[in-house]
Amino acid sequence: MDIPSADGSATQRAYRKIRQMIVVGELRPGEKLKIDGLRERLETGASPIREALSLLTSDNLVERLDQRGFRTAKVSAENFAEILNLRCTLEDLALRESIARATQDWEEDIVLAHHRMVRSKDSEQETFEQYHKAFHIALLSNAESPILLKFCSQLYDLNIRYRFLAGSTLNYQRRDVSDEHSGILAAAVARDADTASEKLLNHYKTTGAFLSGLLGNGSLS
Amino acid sequence: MDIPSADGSATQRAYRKIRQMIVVGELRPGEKLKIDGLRERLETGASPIREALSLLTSDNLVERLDQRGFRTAKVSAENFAEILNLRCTLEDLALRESIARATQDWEEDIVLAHHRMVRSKDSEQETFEQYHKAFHIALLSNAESPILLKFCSQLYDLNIRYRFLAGSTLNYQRRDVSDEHSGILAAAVARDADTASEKLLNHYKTTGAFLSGLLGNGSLS
DNA sequence: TTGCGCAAAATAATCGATATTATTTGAAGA
DNA sequence: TCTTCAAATAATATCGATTATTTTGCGCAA
Repeated sequence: MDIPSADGSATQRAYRKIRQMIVVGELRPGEKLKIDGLRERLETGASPIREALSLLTSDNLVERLDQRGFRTAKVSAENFAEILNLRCTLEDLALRESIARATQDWEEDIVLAHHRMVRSKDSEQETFEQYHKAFHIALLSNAESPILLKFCSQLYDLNIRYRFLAGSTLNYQRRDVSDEHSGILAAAVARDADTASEKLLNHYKTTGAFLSGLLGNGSLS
Repeated sequence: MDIPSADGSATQRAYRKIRQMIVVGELRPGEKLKIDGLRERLETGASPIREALSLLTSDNLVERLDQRGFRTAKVSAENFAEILNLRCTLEDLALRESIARATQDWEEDIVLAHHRMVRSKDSEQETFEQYHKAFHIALLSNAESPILLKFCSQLYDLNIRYRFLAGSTLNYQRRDVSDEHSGILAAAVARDADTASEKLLNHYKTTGAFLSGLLGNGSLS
């Protein structure tokens, strides 16, 4: 009995790994995803790879071509604009619902999530990103709407992919996003939905406008 | 060379077929989906089945259990309420955007889609349902927002599943839903977003309230 | 030179079988 | 009679190989 090096099934490992590779841009937009190539890189069989790619298809990170395999989703300014728009709408919705149902438990959850994010600011980028997402999801999770939360999570990943593609992650981490996060947290804890939502959407739109600018040029592939 | 009886790959056929079986309730909510059983019923190998189930997982129609296979998604009053809510929000958004971008082509598309639906009223249920969905999707499709449209399509299927489970499809087809559809179409053609949206949401809420009532009892499994 | 068609190679999709993992069954002991 | 443990069973997950499809590359003719 040999330990398979990580927890979960081969499919789940492949899913997480390929997803990560796409999100951070290690696999470029529109790149052909050859089963055999991935099979080698991830040291597994063809079945887990195919299953993982099928899952990613539904996350809008991979496209399936009739009988010609898979490729990563293409990027475009239109696509980015759509993601940004939808995020703003759906997260506004979820955040307001979360706040409307606020409980002490949830309050503690978001405070904790925020703290972890702040503490990891100087850690590896991957760690920070993980906590950053966790914080944003925690804000929304009290809406008690699993489907909506899933949509938001998907959109988050689609969005973050653009950030990685623009290569501006370091800037982003340094830009005074801390204040923005703190402000959102404070408003949420105070159960002030209007302020929280306004700050959250501003947070997105600021980053979004920045990326939109970059997309006008040629950061695609 | 033998023709594979239907177009598309084995995976796609399996996907469509299993999806259909879940939506119409042939596979009950929470039912265990045994690979071998499906493999026999669909006369194909295990790989296409697994891939199809992976795709359905992301449509929220199938749940994957750690290392214990798949089952159909469970149903509940809460789940239904969430679907209804989200549908109303997202379709309102999409419809308004569609109307805002109205063109003559789109106008003709929806008139045509409506006509086909009306004409198929006395056809087989499956045919009618197909055109019914096509009409609703056509209304939203001019929003030029593929992701949003996909969300709406998913929610449509999740919702229709409840209608089938309640066994009220025949009632529904007869109830004077025709007037509601005509009204929505007319308002959309007139580019009156407020009226169109109001009628659309009313359409959903009426059906929704009816189903919610049934769910209070025991139409689950 | 360019376009066409056919053959060869590459790749994807599928299958059948094996290994792995959960679940059930049944017997022994308390 | 109930609990516990282990073997048997059943089902899943995975692999390796086969089949079907698409793409590539070459030769030939216009």
